[in-house]
Amino acid sequence: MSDTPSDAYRPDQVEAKWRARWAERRTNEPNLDSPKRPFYNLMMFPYPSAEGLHVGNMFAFTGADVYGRFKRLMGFDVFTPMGYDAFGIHSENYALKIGTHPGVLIPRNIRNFRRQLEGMGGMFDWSHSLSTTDPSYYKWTQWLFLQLFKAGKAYKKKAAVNWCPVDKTVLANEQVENGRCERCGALVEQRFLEQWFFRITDYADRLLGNLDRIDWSDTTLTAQRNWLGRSEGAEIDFAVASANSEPGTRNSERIRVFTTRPDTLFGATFMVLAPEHPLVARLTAPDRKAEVEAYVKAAAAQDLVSRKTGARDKTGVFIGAHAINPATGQPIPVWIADYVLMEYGTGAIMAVPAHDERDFAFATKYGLEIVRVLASETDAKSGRLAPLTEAEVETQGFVLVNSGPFDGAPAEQSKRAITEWLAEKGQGKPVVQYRLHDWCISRQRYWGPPIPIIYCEGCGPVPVPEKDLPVILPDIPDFRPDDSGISPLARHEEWYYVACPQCGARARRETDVSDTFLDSAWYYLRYPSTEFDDRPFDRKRTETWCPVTSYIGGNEHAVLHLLYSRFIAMVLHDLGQVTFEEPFTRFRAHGLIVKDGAKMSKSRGNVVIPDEYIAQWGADTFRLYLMFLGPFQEGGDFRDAGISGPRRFLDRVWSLVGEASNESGDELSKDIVVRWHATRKKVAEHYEVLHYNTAISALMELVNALKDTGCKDRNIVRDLVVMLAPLTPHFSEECWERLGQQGSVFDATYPQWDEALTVGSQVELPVQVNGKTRAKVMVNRGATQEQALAIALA
RNA sequence: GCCCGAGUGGCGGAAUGGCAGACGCAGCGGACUCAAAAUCCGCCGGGGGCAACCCCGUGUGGGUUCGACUCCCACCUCGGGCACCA
Repeated sequence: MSDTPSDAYRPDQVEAKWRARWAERRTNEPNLDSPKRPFYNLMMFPYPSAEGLHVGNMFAFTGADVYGRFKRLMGFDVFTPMGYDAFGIHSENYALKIGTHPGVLIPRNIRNFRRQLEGMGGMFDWSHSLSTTDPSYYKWTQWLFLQLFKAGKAYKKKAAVNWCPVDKTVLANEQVENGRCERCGALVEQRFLEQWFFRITDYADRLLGNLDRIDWSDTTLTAQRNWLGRSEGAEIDFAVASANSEPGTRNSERIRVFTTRPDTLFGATFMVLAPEHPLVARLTAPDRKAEVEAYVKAAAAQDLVSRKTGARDKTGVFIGAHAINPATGQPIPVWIADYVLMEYGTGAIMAVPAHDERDFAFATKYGLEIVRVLASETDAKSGRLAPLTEAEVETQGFVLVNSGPFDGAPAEQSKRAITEWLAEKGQGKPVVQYRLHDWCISRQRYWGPPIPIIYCEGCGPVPVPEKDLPVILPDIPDFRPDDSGISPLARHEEWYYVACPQCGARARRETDVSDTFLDSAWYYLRYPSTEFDDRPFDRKRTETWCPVTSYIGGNEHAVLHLLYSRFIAMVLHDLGQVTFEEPFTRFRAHGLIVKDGAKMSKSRGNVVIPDEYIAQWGADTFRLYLMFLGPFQEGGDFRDAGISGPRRFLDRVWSLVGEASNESGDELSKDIVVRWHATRKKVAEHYEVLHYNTAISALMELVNALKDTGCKDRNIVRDLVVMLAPLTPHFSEECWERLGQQGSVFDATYPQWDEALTVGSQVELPVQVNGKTRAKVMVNRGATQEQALAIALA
């Protein structure tokens, strides 16, 4: 109304004032040792880029912060830590590009992030922050590696790896997208290097099974299930016929295949081995040798890239050997082809062209026999089987044909029946396969934690004794990788050569650093224990705060980060280090903020930096605007046109607070009381499921109702301020103080609603005839159908 | 190709079996003002009617139901993930 200018809402003054108070009063630092109701509110820590926090980060962190603040008002001791995921190829590439050492850049970026994070008004406990690049942190990342090494969960092997010729490093399979480097887009090549792996595949069963009992976003659960890729099937042994291809003669070799379709065994008319299969050299007939070797060589040169992404034209070579189909007893030719992958199953398949698309294409191209062994029930009875023009891969309603004793049996049941039949003959067994591969954690780069292993001529690989941790990443000016595949660390001789911890002889350090995902796989364990420098995580603190109560982050980490974190938790659980095996009790994926319909990225030049908006509108208005854009878990398109709406709303609340402080004790109308209690209920319920946009609209409706009726009731206004507080923390603190309340609004309690008061005593009931609303009547709540009908008919 | 998710006014979105379009933005009209901004009041899916009202309307086509944005079937479009995984 007649707000004098001095009385107007001034975000700049309000926000600075309350941030200073929070710091001074340690408002955001819960008692970590003896909380009454601990609530660990975690959000995915950012990579501190040179560009600073962007709107996407701000959106994600605000949404998580709102939830934590709401839980605090609900009476929990909420711990909301924040840190920096600062190691990795991102930082290193940027450092190389601008010619500044990452050890200089990262602290600078972190200072900028800290300024921005404080500016957004998050409830962060800065007394428990961390950066993965800090030796006091990566000391324990190295310790973690040693625990896995000692438990036999880390091993080294020479393996075909994805090599990025631009970044000059090995990439995890997960970091290759369509055969190209996830970061720079270069075509990935195949190289063979000694790599450290973690045995995550040992945990495939548990990683899959536990998904049924954690409260996570469905999309994330689905992504993890797909990534694990469980397949039930059978391993079947095929005897090899003698090299001269004479039917009936056998040698001692066996080709073991994995199949999910043992029901089609009678239709297996040839076999295919991966070109790298160890049996290829032994089974190849002399007269086929030249051609086979040429194919194998070509496949190796072809690398993992075109293997997986190139044209799907099937190519292959007959190796001059035959195997015996254990069902039919017939000899079938053995081929090699690059569509069979060595890293999945046994690296060999039985080919059933009639019922597999790939085998069909291959058989058609090379004129191999196609035998139909499944048909619809009617076709099977009539005995008339039309030739196939494409592979028939369905099983529903299909029965076996051309399958000896199994003719007429339903396809689905025959999977098990045929496997059992083979098992009795000692030629097969049921098997479960996973798509998941072991986790390669080696990186031939500079900006990461050195893997704490020492190589000694006499002793072999020796773990660095825990008392010698951390193995400090040396500060070397020339950290540029070259294409030798040798880490830049090997060029730093005083660091590289070291006495063997066991025999004292001159030995060499491992020069690979570990994958950034290892840093982030355990950071949540460190936050509550940052002040302990003699242990990675304090047992009591961990038991008090972990597993994480609520974790919020982007679904781009649905598989990698979240899967690795779960794996590490399981290992630590099995080693007796932690009491839980699932680190994140509840996980919610937030949506993505896009700009003009496209993902924000530096290359598109559409990255929005929040600083200018915060400077112009204040953090609270900006937070409110971001949360009002749409459902938090769906994200939305960033358009700054709508930001004035939230600001107008705050101005209205501000003036309500000013007016309410001068009067009280209004006679409240029934309608207002219902609105008041209904709002308490609705807002709480919507916060709980992260529907912030509708929580905000409910608060707006309450304000509109107060304005429409001229109600300025103090108690309602006070509630409004509390309910709004998670979204607009500084603003609400100031309003709280202006209402004459003591202390922080975050030490208040979220107002309880009286369920009976959340609904009016009468409801308007639409009267519909043939689905059309014909009239509306007012009836008492709880009226019976007869009563309502009587009123309607009257 | 397979697996998820989504299609509602000019725009962001609400309603998950019961009055479609809450809330907000933009727009239009009015009040205040010398004027503008801000603020306040009103209108705001389409069509018809002087009016009370009536008809149509939630990607498309079918279905279930007294009643469908909501459930079922098929299809189209967009977004995301996986992709020669046997």
